[in-house]
Amino acid sequence: MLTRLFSDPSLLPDVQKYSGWEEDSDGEDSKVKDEDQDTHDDMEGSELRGDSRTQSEHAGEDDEDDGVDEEEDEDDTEGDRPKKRGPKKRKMTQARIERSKMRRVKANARERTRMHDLNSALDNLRKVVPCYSKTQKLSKIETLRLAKNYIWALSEILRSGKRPDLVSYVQTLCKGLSQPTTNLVAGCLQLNSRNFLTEQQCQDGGRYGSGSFSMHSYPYQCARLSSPHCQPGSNSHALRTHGYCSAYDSLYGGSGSPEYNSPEYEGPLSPPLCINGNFSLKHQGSASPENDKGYHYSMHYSGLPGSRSNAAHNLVFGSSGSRSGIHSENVLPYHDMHLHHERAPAYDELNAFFHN
DNA sequence: TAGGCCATCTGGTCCT
DNA sequence: AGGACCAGATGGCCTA
Repeated sequence: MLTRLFSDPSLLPDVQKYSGWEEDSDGEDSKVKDEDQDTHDDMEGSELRGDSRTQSEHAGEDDEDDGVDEEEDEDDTEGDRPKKRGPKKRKMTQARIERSKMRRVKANARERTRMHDLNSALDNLRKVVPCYSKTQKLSKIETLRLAKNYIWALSEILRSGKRPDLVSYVQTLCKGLSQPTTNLVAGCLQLNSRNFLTEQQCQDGGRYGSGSFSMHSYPYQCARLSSPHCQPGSNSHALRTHGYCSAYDSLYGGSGSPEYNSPEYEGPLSPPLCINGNFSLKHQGSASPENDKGYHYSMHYSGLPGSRSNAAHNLVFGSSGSRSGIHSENVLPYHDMHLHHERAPAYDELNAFFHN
């Protein structure tokens, strides 16, 4: 691997950074590269180099702040290469190496925790976007894309107060998604793939372009629906196989609703949306703190259809939200909508709007 | 087997 | 100094 990278000059600086060679003094890098025959990974390699160096240092000194060191000599023998400016690197004594190792270990642990938290949040996000499945998770990037599209679609529904047609709804959800994910989403929404494909290809040269709400701000290339999942009737297969739920069905009472109770599905469903624009959640009533912890935000925007007290709140974009005000890349702060218990003052107005 | 996805390690940067 | 965040690198796993 390193050999391959070394042969690519464009990659070399990063490789040097990654390998920690900047820890070595001038001119040492190439020596290490050439002479280091062991097959340890980068961290171990650098540590080994540091250890061997400090062993020689320990012979005559015990203070890590001592002045002249061997590195100066090596600089002198280097010849044509200019001396390094700036503060000299402090020598790596055994104590400093140990401290550095400990810092690195702690930093790694923190980074792991951070990434686990991030993944946990992503899992929570997967549960509230359409097509949630425990058995076949959406990838991270697809989850984010779908969530963005979902927010956009919901905001458009709220803005217009009208029920979008199925094709437009799916088009919105699938914008920018990979073809497999598009297929899955479309399958979840029980869309006839041939109709979808035909309509898409007729629209704006294959790009998303029309519908009951505008897609003009989305220049994404449309994804084709050609997999078996998307063949007519394949949605049922998808539901049976993967336990997907259909957000559109729950939204608008499609025929696939009975399959909501797929045995493979155990978690809360993606939040369906009532026709009046409010969320309604088919929450599975778990009272366990674990579930509450994981899904509590889902309940915040959930509610029984028609229940004013449980409908969506903190909808900052409201009825005044215009197309120009809601951009695909900077929609409302999602966590605000989920995590805040306070009900936004705009809620009553919104609800009244949709009940008019 | 190639490519996608993911977890992890790592060093750099910014902030407190 | 230390923590948070980020991006690059790497290797493992899985699937078409």
